[in-house]
Amino acid sequence: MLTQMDRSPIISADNADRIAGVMRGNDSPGVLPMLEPVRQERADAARNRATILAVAERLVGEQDAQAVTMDEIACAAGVGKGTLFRHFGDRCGLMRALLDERERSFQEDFIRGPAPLGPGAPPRERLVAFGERMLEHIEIQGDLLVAAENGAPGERLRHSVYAAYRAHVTALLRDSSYDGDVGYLADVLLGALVSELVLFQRRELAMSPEQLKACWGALVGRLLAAR
Amino acid sequence: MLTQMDRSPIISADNADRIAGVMRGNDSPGVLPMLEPVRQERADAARNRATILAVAERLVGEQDAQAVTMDEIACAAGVGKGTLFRHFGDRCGLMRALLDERERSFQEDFIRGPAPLGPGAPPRERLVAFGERMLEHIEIQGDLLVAAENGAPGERLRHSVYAAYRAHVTALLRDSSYDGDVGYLADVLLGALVSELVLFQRRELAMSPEQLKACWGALVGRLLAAR
DNA sequence: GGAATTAACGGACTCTGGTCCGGATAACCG
DNA sequence: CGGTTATCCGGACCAGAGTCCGTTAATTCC
Repeated sequence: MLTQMDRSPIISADNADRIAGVMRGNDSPGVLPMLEPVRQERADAARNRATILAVAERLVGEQDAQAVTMDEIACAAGVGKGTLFRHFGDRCGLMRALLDERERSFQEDFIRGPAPLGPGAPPRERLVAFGERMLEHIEIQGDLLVAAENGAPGERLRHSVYAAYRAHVTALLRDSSYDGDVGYLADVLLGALVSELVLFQRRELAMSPEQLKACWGALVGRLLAAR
Repeated sequence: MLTQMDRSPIISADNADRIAGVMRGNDSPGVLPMLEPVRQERADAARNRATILAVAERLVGEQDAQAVTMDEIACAAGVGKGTLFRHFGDRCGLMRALLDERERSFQEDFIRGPAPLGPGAPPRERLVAFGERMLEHIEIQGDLLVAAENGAPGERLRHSVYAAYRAHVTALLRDSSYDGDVGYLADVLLGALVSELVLFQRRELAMSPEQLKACWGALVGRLLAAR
């Protein structure tokens, strides 16, 4: 199990969109081009992209992520607003791009990294580690994650990042010989790791990170209990 | 168990806000006034409120709920935009008000109605019925529900309607002598009934309503399995 | 190096949710 | 009734997300 996934490329916020863009642009019927037609970004575009990301990261660090406006970022980066939206699509896209590096390394870790997160450990332990890592991520980047997920209704779920998580959790559940609908259970489990919910539990319900991890572990344990 | 809840008033989108408003306005320390100081709405205000709701309901029925703008509603109702926002706070508030009647009857049913949704049936069955009823509600009012929940981050979770659901599910779990953190599990279970997710499962994953109900039933069954 | 091509730029513009406050009016009182 | 007051009205106004298109400048090709 998991073999197909183990060789698949990492799907992150940024490159998924770029790949989609490339594939959309290419209409040659029949033959899949794949990998060649990724024409290099123009130098000024790359420079601007980097500047925007750097400036945005700084601003988001200084103030509440939710409060930073697109105008503000564009202005501080010394570019026009159009440039922002061309590069990142919308506000959420920019926020996702800020999370991209960490996102890649997370996916790298649970696909190919060391146990218990990566292959090697039994699926139940991998799943526990997956949730714990996610909770840690939310602990650090919570507000940014919320800003990134706070787009049009359902956009979050349709996005490739959710698809990657879902595929991973689904595979783990199947490996652990769970006998129900593994996809459905994946949705439910990922629902427990939605940043909006976790922040609510942390801030409104005053649950501690340890408590949340314990609850997650208990949940997984109960669902995947050896029979 | 559940005795306290069984006597509590129904908390719905609309009256919760009104109560909150009243209680905010009243600063008398010590004595809780409760129930008297709800000064009647001025006649023109009541008339406008009704008109707005009627018009909004019609518009939301005609087109996609997501596409109806506040200006459009105000204009069609022949009132100023300010009037809309004064009555309902924000867009989500208006959407919630549209769902209010059904919401009340739902809460009435699971608090005091006939089994298996209401008291009488064993908690596990009540929980299954709760989810099924919710899924049916989403089937009918999905887009409106999404529009109503699609507010500021975390607003949905902080709202009294979520609190009511959470209290109910928590109580059921406790009654069924679940030995983990009942509040946490309530959040997880309610996460499986979030309208955004359910619509994703219905539309993107092409799951049928029956399939969703079956999955919900299986989930509850597995979590509350007799030991 | 210079012309042609085309990607990228940027800021004016639109659209929509939400706020504000001077004016209108329902409700209450004598 | 006529006056007073608290409530409500409504549309001008604001802010921020996202679009459009005429202009600019990398890149490419001779």
